[in-house]
Amino acid sequence: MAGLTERQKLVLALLVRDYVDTAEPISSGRLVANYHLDFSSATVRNEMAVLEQRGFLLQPYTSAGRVPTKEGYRYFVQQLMGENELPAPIQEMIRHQFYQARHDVDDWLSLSASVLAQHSKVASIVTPLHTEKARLKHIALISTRGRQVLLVIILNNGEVHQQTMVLDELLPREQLNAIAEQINLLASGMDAKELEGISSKLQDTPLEEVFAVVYRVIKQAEVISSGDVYRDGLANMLSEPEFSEPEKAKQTLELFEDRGMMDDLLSRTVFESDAPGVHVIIGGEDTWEQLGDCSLIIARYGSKEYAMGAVGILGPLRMAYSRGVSTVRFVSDLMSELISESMSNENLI
Amino acid sequence: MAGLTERQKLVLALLVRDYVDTAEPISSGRLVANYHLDFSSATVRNEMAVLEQRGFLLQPYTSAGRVPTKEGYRYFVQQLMGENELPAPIQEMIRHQFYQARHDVDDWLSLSASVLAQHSKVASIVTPLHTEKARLKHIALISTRGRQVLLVIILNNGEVHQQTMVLDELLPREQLNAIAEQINLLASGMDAKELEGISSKLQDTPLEEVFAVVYRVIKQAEVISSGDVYRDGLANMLSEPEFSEPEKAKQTLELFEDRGMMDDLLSRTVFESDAPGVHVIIGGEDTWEQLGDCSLIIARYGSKEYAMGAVGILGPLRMAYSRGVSTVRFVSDLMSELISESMSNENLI
DNA sequence: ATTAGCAGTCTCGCGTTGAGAGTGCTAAAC
DNA sequence: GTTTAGCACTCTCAACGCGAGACTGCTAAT
Repeated sequence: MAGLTERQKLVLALLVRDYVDTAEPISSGRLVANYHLDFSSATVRNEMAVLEQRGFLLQPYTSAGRVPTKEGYRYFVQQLMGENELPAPIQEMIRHQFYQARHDVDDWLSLSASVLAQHSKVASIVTPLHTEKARLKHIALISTRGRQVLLVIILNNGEVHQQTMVLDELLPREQLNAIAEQINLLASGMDAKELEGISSKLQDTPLEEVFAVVYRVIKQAEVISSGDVYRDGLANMLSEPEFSEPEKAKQTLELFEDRGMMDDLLSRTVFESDAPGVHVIIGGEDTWEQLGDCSLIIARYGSKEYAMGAVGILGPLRMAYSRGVSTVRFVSDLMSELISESMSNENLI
Repeated sequence: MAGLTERQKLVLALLVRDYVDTAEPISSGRLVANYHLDFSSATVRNEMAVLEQRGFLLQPYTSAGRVPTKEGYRYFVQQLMGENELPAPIQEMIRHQFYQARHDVDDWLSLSASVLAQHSKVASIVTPLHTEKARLKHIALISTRGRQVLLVIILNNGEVHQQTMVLDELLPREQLNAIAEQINLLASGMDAKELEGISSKLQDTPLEEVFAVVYRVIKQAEVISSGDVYRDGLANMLSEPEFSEPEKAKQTLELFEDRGMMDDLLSRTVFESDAPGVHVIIGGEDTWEQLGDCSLIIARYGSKEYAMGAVGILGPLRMAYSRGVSTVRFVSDLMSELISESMSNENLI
């Protein structure tokens, strides 16, 4: 299990690069011609044979060109792919787009999704901020009309959750304020576990109904709230040739629509890991059988003290990893920057 | 241009029914055998020839079975399709699901989307409530952390808009309250036009920044806010045989993702029309070229006094219209009912 | 007005075939 | 020992042809 020679690495890198572009099996002759290599196609064939035996390449059928395996992609991403930044003009453009949306935090998320989809040419996912240890700071109850009220829940990290709810009975505004005030006094500073502890005391009081919702929201804040996950670029992805068979396309679409699955994936990968960088998951390795023949490039944003979310892109195995990683890294860093700025007390912009 | 005979109607109705099930061109013999008709296949062939000449049917190629045209579907929907209600047990089931979510208005929307997708087997779209004449009732500014504040805008119809915003400079809580109070005094009861009128007076005052956002939100409330449109059942739709060619699938997906298009479609169809019932748009008739080979079944919910939204399903031309219409009607009625209940002052539920 | 019968037409699936692309191997060259 | 030219071999893919099958349209009889 010695490492690969320099020439083998070169062949693998070029092959991956070419295959990502063309989606067709790459032949030895093609590689020599395209990149003006100073050794012959026969030599390339020999190297390919080695790479195939190592499990980095395979032939779709006897005597066809080679295609990278999952292992091949992984080696490429970990060892061969350079870390190049997004070109400066594009960085500027994206920054400008975020500047336009500087007053509206919710827009940051959809903008991120749109930027990722546009620049990576595959599908994107962006989750909202969430905290591991959510503590209640403050709630407000605002009467809107009839029995409908708006419950605003602010967490100690500055995260805001809003929830329209319908009360069982109509209450006057003063009573709403009183309920909010009581809950604030009683429960401020508590996390989900502590809230559960006092919930029994509130049985059959007027607070019960509102409190139940507060508890549920705080509890949900500990996992990614899947309702507000932003997605974009689905159509991008389906135009890739790997999804020409409708079965594949359907499968991938279901993966994309399945909230539980995505939640699990994101939280496990991004939040349980201590590595803060960009994660690249190529196909269903080990635990991620469900990903099938898709790859996910993902990173978290925010900071550990306040709250974190995740941004990522989902595409076929044959995707432009280098570009994808640069894009995800840039967007996640930008989001982190914007958020920490808006949380701070200084007057930047 | 005389009407169709009873027998011609029967043939058309049965053919549409069979074709929706099988997705294959229907032959005269098949129709006679399946439905035990008391006339022969030759007679059916003659009737088919008439229907084809009228533009209701066509043959994919010479000497194949017949397939309904768009006109054929339209005639079927308008003249032949019976109006049957959703089966009572299913109605009960859906009501129960909504009952579970009775405290959370936002859940109604996603639940509607999910119910529609599940029962119609195609893709669904649900827009949030919106008003044509939005008037400001009341705003609240809640500090969350750093320069981030939550701006809550309540319209006179009870509609609530929330917007997280980032202020240019950090303001203490008292000052936020003061700003909110001043805006409430100044602008309460105004619509977008009137707000625009006073915006010049606020230039270079501390109110300017917040006021700009209030104005924008009210203005946006007059069109469907596309950000919060719920969708579901995409994967359903792509498993239909009409989307086996990737081009078609991509086209439809783009239609589905394109917010501007959908907004336009929904608002024009549902809100400009005075007919409150269920609308069926079959393929790109006249103005709706973009729909291509898809059909849309759509209805509004809510009430004209307060606010309205739209629920609908999007599928291939070959869809189960009868079932679709029943489902959309039931869901839209149920939503209207729930909303008017929650807006009223009585204590139902 | 309806229907049986039949010739005509078009699709679809299947097997064949030939061109083309690319490999693996061997033997020669460096 | 490494590299390379040359070549036989393998496999896919598109094109073609062909026959079976499915329906129709028409005509003539009922």
